[in-house]
Amino acid sequence: MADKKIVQTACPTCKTVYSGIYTELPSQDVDMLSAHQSCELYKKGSSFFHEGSRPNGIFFIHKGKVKIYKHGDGREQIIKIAKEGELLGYRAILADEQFPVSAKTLEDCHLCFIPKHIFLEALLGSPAFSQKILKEACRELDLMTGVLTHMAQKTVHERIVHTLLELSDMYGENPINLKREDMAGLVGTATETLIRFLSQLKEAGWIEIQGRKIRVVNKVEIKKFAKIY
Amino acid sequence: MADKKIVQTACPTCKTVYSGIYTELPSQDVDMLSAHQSCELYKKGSSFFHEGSRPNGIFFIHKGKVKIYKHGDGREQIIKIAKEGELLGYRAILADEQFPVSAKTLEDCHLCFIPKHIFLEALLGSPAFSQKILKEACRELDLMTGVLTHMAQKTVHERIVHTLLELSDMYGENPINLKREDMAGLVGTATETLIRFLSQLKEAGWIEIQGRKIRVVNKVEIKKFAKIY
DNA sequence: CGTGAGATTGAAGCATTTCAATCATGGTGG
DNA sequence: CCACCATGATTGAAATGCTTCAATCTCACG
Repeated sequence: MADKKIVQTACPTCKTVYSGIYTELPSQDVDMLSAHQSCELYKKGSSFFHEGSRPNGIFFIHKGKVKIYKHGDGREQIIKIAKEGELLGYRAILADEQFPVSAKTLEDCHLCFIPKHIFLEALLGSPAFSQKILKEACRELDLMTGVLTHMAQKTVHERIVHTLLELSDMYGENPINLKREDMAGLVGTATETLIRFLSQLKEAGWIEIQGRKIRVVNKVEIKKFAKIY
Repeated sequence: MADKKIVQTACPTCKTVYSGIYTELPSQDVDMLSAHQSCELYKKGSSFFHEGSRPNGIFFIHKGKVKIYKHGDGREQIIKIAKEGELLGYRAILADEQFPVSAKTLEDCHLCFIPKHIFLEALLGSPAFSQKILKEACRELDLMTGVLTHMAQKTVHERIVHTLLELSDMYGENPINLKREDMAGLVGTATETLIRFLSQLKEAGWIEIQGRKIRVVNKVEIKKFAKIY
C-alpha cells in the first residue's frame, strides 16, 4: 500500500474525467488500466454485451446511461439503470460465468473497454483495486437485497413512486427521459399499468409530463399518494 | 423469542472439516481464521443478527440451515435459506453498512463466529482469501439477479415449483421441513396461496405431504404442471 | 408533413390476496 | 404417558389489483 496518491485525471482517449470506481485508486493502478483501455462513443440504443455470452473484458461508463436487463418470456426485466462511474461486467468475469444480463445504451455514451486479462492482472497486482472491487460488489449486493424485498412486497403503485424518485435523483436537474416500456420494465409491471398511474400522479399535480419526459414536482406528497391509490 | 445460545466450547470438528468458502484456501489462512473463531451450538429458532444493527463479525455455518430475511410491512420476505459451508455477514462489513437482513436458525445449528478485525486482517493479509470472497460475492450477485427476474416475471405457481425444486435439492434425501409461512415468504406470496397450490400438486401426485413435511416425487412433471394451473 | 413508434385510454378477465372459520399437530405440563 | 392448548395448516368465499387485448391518439424524426 505504498502509493496512496489520489488521482483526478482524464481518460487519454475520450478526455472525460475519471469517477466512480477509479477514484481513490493509486495512480499506478489507474495508469495500468488506462494504458490498455479503449474508449469509444456508443450511439444511443447500442447493445454492448448480451445475456449468455462470455465476457472478454469489462466496461467502464465514462458518460451516459445504460440499461442492464434480462430477457424474460415476452417483456424484459430491467435490473437497473447504470450511469457514469460504474463498472460493468466484472462480476461475470470474477464468477467465471456467462453474462447473466444484457446491456444497452439509453443515450449516447462514452464507454471504456478493458480487456479481461488486464483487469485480472490489475486485480491480482493491486490490493487497493481488489478491495475497491470487493467493496463495490458488496454494496451492489446489499442494494439488490433491498430491491428484491421491495419488488416482492410493495404494490405496483408504491414501486412506481419509488422508481420515480430514484430516477429523479439519477437525472438530477433534467427531466426523466425514458420509454414508458423501459420504466415499466424497471418497476416490473405492465406498461399500461404504469401509464395509468402516471396519469393519476399528473392529475394530482405531483409530476409534470411533457411527451415522454417526466419531472417530479413534489417528492414528499407523492409517497403518501402511492399508499392511497 | 429470546436467543438460546448454549454451548461455549470450540467446535471440535471445525478445524478438520473444511467446506464452502474454506475449501482451496492456504492452510495458514484457515489456521489464522480458525484460531480466533468461536463455534457454538445455536438452538432452532435463534436469531443471531438483526436487520439494522452493526456487524462486529462474520458467521460461518458449520452445520444446519438458517433463514436470511427482511421484515416487510407485515410479512417477512425471505431472501434465501443458507446452509452449511456458507459465510454470512461479510457483505455488511465490507460495504461498511448495517446488516440489511436478519438471520435466524431453522434447526439446531453449529455456527462459527469470526470477529470483524480478524476477518479484515485475513482479507488484507491473504490475496487468496480476498479472491475467494470476491468470487463468492460475484456469484451471489449473479444468483440474485436471476431471483429478481424470476420474482418479477413468473407467476406464483411457477415460483412455487421453482422454490420446491430448490428446496428439494437443498434437503437432499430428506423431506422438505419448513413452515408454510416461511416457504410462502421465500416464494413471495400469501401462505394460503402456497397451500392451495401445494394441495393441487399433491392431488396430481407430484408431491407427498406428511404434516409439514413435503417430498417432491416427480421433478419432471411438476414443471409442466406449474404452467397449466 | 407523413409515417411509424410510442403513449394513452377503456373494458373485460383472471390471478392473487384477504378475511374468516375450521381442522390438525406437536410440544408441554400434569 | 396422555390430554391439552397453542401454533400452524387448510379450505371457502368475497374483494381487488393487475394484466391483457384492442383501439385511438400523439409525438419525434426523416
